[in-house]
Amino acid sequence: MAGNSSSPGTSVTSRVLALLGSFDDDHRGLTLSQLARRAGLSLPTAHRLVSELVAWGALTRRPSGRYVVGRRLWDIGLLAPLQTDLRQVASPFLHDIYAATLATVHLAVRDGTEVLYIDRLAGHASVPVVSQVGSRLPMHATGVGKVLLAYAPDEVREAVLTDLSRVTPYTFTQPGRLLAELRRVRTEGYAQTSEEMSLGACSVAVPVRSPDRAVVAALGIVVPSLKRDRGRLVAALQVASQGITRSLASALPLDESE
Amino acid sequence: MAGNSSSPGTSVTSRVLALLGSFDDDHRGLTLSQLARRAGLSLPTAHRLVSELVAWGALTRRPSGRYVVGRRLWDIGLLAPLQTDLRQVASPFLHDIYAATLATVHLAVRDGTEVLYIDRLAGHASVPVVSQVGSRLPMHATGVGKVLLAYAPDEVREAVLTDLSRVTPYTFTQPGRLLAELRRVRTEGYAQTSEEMSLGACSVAVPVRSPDRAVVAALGIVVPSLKRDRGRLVAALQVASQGITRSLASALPLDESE
DNA sequence: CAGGCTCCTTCCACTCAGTGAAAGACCAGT
DNA sequence: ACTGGTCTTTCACTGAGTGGAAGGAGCCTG
Repeated sequence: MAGNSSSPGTSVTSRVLALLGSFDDDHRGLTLSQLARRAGLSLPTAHRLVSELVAWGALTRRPSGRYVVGRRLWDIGLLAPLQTDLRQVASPFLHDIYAATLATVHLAVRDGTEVLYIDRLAGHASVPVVSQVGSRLPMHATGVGKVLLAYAPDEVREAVLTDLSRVTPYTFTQPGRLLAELRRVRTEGYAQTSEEMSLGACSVAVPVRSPDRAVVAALGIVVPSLKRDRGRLVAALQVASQGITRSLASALPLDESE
Repeated sequence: MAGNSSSPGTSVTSRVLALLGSFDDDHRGLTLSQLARRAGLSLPTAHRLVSELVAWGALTRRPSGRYVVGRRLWDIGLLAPLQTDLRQVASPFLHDIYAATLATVHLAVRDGTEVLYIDRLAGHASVPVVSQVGSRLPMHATGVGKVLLAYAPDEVREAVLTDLSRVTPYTFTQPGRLLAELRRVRTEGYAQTSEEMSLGACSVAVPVRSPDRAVVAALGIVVPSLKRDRGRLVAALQVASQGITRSLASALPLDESE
C-alpha cells in the first residue's frame, strides 16, 4: 500500500472481515483501539473502515464510545438459509416439546467439528445451561453433539476423536468409549449425556432428518437428571423430529428468479 | 482505481457492503451476475470480492451456483445487542402470552421510520401473518408500529405522517385521524388495528419500557378478530410487558474490559 | 493546574492493491 | 455446430487506501 509498511497480501476486504470477526460472545462491545488491535490494523485504518461500517449500519456506536454489531448486519444474518428456515419450521415443534417436558429445548447443527446452536427455548428459570443461540460447543460433550457426530462423515469423526478435551469429570475422553457410544446412538436413535458438559445437567437428543433421510440437525433437551422418564423424553423428541421432517418437505426449495 | 473507468468515491468497503446489502427477503439466493448487477459492480470485481467473502464464511456457495448468506455472518449478526438481549429476556414472556391467548405474538422495535420485527411466536397454523423476524413493515398500519410511533421523537412522527401509504381499504391514510389515534394510544396505553395491514387480521399492542421508563420496544398479538376479549388480550400483554421491564433491569449492562 | 496517560481524529505523500476490458472456458438449448 | 447465457482468468494502469506523525479531547494523579 503506501506510507510505510503494511502486511502485503492483506486485501481491504479481509481487513473489513477481520474487523467484523473481532466481535464474539465475550467481546460484543469494543473500543476503536481494541478493534484495531484484534483485527491487526493500524488505528487510522481501523478508524476509517469502522466509520464506513457505521455509516452503512453494519456497526453501531454506543454512547459509551464502544462499537457493537448493528441492525443491518443482524437482519442480513437472518437471511442465512439453513439456520433461518430450519428454525422457522422447527419452532412450533420446539414448543410442543417444551409444553410436554418443561425442559430447555435445543436445536443445533454441525459446523465443522463443533455444535452450533440455532435455536433454544427455555422457561423463566431452568437448569443452568451453557448454550446460547449462535454459540458453539464441543461435539463430544453434548447430547446434540453426539447425535450430529454419530451421523457425521468419517473425517469429521476422526478429527473430533483426536481432541477429546475434558470439560467435567464425567466427560468422555477415551476415543474408544465415545466410539462405542456413537454406535449405540446410531442403533438406538438417540444420544444422552450425564453431567458431561456442566455439572447438574443431563441431556437427551435425537437426529432431525430432511425429507431425503439425511441428518441435518439435532433436537435435544436438558434436564436436571434423567431419572426414569428418559423413555418419555426420547419419545417426545422423536415425535417432534418426525414432524419437522414432514414440514421441511413443503418448505425447502430456495432458488429464485431475478 | 485503474484499468479504465470506475465510479470514484466508491471505496472497496462500500462495494463489499453493497454486495452484502444485495440480499433481502425476496433475494436470498443470488447468482454472481445478479450480485454484480444489484451491487453495481463489474463482473470480475464482484467475482473477486465474493470469493473472498465465501472464503471467510460470510457467504456460502450453493451446489446450484447461487450464493447465500453464510453461517459466519449469521452468528456475528446475533451479537447485535438490543435485538439479542431483548429477545432473550422477552422470550419466556412471549410464551406466557402465547399460552394465554394462542395468538401469534410479536416483539418489535423502531428502526428509522419502520417497524423491525425482532421476534415472533406462532403456532402450527395461525392467522396468515405478513411479518417475519428481521423484516420491516410500515409503522402506521401495524399495532406494534402505532405504539412505537406514539412514543417516537417528533421528527420521526412527522416523517411518517407525510407518507401514509394505503395497504388495505382500512389503512389509516389521513394524518389527522392517525394523530388522534396516537394520542389515544398514549393515554390508554395500547394500540389496535383492524385489517389495516392485511385483511382478516386484527392486532393489539402495548409498549415495552426499559427500567428508566423509555419505550424500547412493542409487544403485540395478531388475532382473526377483536370480538369482545380485547380487554383480556390487552391485560395479558401488559402483564408480560411489565415482566420484561423488570427482567431488563438485571440484564442490560454491556460494557466490557479487554 | 500542570504533567502524563489513553483514547480518538485528521492530514498527507507514497505506492501497491484493486480495477474493468477483453478474452478464454463452460455450460445448456436449438 | 452455433448461439446466448453463465462464470473465470489475465493483465497493464493508476488513484484509492495506506500508516507515520501530529493535533485534540478527556480523565486521572500528584
